[in-house]
Amino acid sequence: MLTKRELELFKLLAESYKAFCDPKRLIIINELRKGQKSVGDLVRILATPQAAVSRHLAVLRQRGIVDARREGANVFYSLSDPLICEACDVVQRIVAARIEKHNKLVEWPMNS
Amino acid sequence: MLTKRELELFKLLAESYKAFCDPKRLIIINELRKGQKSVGDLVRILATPQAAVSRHLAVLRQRGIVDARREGANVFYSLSDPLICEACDVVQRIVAARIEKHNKLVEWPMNS
DNA sequence: CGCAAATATTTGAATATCCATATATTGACG
DNA sequence: CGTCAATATATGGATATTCAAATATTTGCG
Repeated sequence: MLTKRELELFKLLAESYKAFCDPKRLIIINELRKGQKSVGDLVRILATPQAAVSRHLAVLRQRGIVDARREGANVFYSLSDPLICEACDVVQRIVAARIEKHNKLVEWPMNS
Repeated sequence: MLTKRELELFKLLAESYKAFCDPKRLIIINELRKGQKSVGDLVRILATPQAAVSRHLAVLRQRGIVDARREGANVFYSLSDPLICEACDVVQRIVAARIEKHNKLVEWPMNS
């Protein structure tokens, strides 16, 4: 049996994971690992319309994954917690192990 | 600049994260940490229609998070990789730290 | 103030996800 | 083979997410 408190935590966790469910957001996170970047920087790196980048950043902000710091006209983004790198690394290892193991034997989500 | 290969990896990773984006799937994962469980077990634990549980399990299966093993009429599910526990723990620590830090100061995704 | 650059938000259409209901498959057993 | 229990899949409606385009906000500067 789950307490209401635990259920709320799982809901919050599920929400948090959504931050990582878009390739472009993962690229953003990956870039921010190298150091803070302005929105303009990310627009250039992603080669994606500014509105889209800003929206992805809002998703990351709302879920507490990145911090925003205004500096003049620019806003610089950075990862809010070093643990985020660790989480990304672990998941990457999981996926890598999966690719390694049953390279062509498994049902892949991309196809369906 | 990103190679096509890297882009594909980020796409696959984003897909993989989707496995964790539902509270009930997180509960399932949490239960499987304690040991393998049949679909019926999970239906009872989640108090959720069997079809819904089966669907969540299919999502987890397709993304390689769980393994299914048939035993007679029952199908037993288990986590496919111990690293999954580690990933869940890290993300939980991230969220816990966030709750701790700015308990009431931040914009929460649940409200909007 | 007025304008330009940087960033954010809104809107609407296309797509995806979730749940409940119904239906299909699979295995055990007589 | 027929039936029941266990599990899986299909369908349709409600809700959420995505992208692009347009618009709004904020800041620096003259």
